[in-house]
Amino acid sequence: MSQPRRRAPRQAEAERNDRALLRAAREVLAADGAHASVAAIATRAGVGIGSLYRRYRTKEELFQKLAELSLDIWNEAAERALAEEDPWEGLAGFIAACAESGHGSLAPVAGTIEITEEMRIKNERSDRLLAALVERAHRAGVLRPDVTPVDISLLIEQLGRSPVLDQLRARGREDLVEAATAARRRLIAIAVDGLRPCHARPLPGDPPSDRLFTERWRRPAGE
Amino acid sequence: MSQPRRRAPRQAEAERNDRALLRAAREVLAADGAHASVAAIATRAGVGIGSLYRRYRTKEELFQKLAELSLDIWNEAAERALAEEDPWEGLAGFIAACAESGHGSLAPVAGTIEITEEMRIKNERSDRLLAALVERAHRAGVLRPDVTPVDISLLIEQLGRSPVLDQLRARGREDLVEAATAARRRLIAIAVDGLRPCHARPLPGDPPSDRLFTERWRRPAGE
DNA sequence: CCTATAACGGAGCGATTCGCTCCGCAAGGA
DNA sequence: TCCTTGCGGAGCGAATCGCTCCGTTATAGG
Repeated sequence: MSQPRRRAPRQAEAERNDRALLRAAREVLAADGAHASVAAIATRAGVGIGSLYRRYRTKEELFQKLAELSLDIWNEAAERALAEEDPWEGLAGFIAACAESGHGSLAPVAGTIEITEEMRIKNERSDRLLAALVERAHRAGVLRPDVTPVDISLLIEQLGRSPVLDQLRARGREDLVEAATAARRRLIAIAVDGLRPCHARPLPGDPPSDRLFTERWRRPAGE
Repeated sequence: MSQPRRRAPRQAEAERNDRALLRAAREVLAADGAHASVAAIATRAGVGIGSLYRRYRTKEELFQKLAELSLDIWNEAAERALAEEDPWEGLAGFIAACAESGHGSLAPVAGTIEITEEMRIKNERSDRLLAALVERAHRAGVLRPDVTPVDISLLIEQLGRSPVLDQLRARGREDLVEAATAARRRLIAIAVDGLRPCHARPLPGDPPSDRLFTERWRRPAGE
């Protein structure tokens, strides 16, 4: 133990596998929802089940890591958006980036995994960044005035999951994945254009409460 | 056999149960996706498994019935939309009605059930009606010109599934279902406004191919 | 009232799938 | 060469699947 240890012989392969696992987990989660199985994830990554469990002690731990990575990606996108000079281009680009990132597929695990301290912190930061983006756009008058940050969050989640794309991938039709991605990009463009302040009628109903998010991620009673 | 038979003793209860089953099947399908189980459907309907299997010989038969009902609902909505005088109000109302109907949850069963003759016929009619709606709106100049009927179909499917709503229902938080429905209604309004012809940039990429639908509903090789 | 019967609920079948453990083997640095 | 590290996947008990089967219950007709 106190001796100078040897170097790891297959470290490069391990790192490659880790990346493949995280990517596969995201895809399988998108395709199979909450019922995604570890076997399916390992197979999709081209990796043995043993390798998965050497890195993540449980399925839950893998999903927690995945959630933290998603929050990182969203936060980086939000900061890039704030660095953009044009308030509208920043916000629109942020929405499109988040929706297309494929990291929106985490929704089905909401409430099934424990929220780690890291997730909590990154999520708070995410809330602050989005609020800043929306407020800046409002102040510049480039966003319809009755849209709230919660509306934007819900819109990103709604656009982030693509039933078509998920199912084509689940059935192995990789030949159509590109067409489906391009098609969704058009839908995102349509929805984002609907956020501009040039529309006759105000949005229906009251602004949505953020309890729609917080309550979903709470673990159910018992454990 | 040739005698005048007795009347059915519990026929009223049977009809109530049938409606409850179809409604429950839709909800469970929305919440659990392709892995929805017959036991979950029966439980949600407040009905025994035996009663389900008396009416539908297999799980597939239940889903086929559900698909036919959805197509009926969509077609009726499309005809009401064509009867509307204002081409824009007609199309916008049609999209909102389809998206909110809750019958969009059938996507996950695409490709897992045999397409009945009735489904095929009703689907053809559905295609014709939508094409007419879109063309009328285009001719009136109230719809952005680069939007195709396939775009509209994909948009309806995208808006029809609500990750938030599905999951809240799956976790039994009926108290938040109404808030989630109202929130989605705002998103639908946003997306529909994005279809108006007042936007600077054209939609990205080529118009989507309808193979994105047809290929998904084809059974995989074998069986 | 009673009787006949259609419709009921759900225990339980075999088959499948789940998350996860464990171990024999391969790869590469010293 | 040997030793360390990571590898793949067979297989465990438990859970869940679609579906069958049967004893029970509620109601129309006499």
